[in-house]
Amino acid sequence: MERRTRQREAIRQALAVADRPLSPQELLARASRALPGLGIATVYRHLTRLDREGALRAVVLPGEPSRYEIAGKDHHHHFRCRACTAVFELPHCPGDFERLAPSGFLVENHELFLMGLCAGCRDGQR
Amino acid sequence: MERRTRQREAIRQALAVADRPLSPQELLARASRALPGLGIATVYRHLTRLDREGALRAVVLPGEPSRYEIAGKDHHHHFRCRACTAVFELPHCPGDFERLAPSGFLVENHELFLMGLCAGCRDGQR
DNA sequence: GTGGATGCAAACTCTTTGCACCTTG
DNA sequence: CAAGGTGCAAAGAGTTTGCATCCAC
Repeated sequence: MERRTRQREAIRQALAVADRPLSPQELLARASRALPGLGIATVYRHLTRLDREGALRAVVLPGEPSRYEIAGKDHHHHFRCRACTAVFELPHCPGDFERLAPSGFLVENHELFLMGLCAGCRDGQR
Repeated sequence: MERRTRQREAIRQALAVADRPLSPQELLARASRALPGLGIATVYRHLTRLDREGALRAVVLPGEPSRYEIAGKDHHHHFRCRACTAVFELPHCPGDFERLAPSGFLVENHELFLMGLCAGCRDGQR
């Protein structure tokens, strides 16, 4: 049976208030502020569990560690800036991806990532 | 300056004839058939380099090791079946993703994955 | 008090790097 | 023969696991 522990609450809370997907290390840093001494292994254990429970969503980008965000937000996708590596949420989803699959295939889910330069880095590089 | 070596050719060739994206280990296994003794470090070095040259494309799926495929195929995306884990190429791309990004952002690239059940697994589960 | 949860450190896996030797041009 | 390339092994980075201890119930 599942216990309510300070660690679990600190991790859930840090994920809940995050404005963007967090890597395990980022999550550890944030949750540690509320609960010093928290271990990275505990973060991973809860990420695994929350994922199994469907309470969070993994955001996987090429060449980057996985990031996690709380489930239940409006459906959206992500943009990663190749210069600053920050990941931004995108408000819209074009939808209608079912028609891309061969006939007979069942599309249950999809992932879309955009990559490029964010407004800040685009300015800086000019 | 860049040399033409047996290793480089074996790796390029294995990628070129692959029918699906290959992980570094799969690529090593295939290229080793043409050139026994090939080392995994060399595979990684060439993957890095080919990627920099734009000669290949990384295919990253949540929870799976990165795979690589030769560039220059028609632009396409992938479908992964959650039952048999096979990855299929999709012929079309809806395109026009630039409008999804916030203004000021530069979209250079995008990735789209569909997930669900392929025709075979859908039949089998019925 | 009992069994799940935790922190630490070691183990693992995947990828990168240092270095001596080899190969291409 | 010079400079880049290679294989090996060691080093890194990220993640998982074993285990003694802790603590929620």
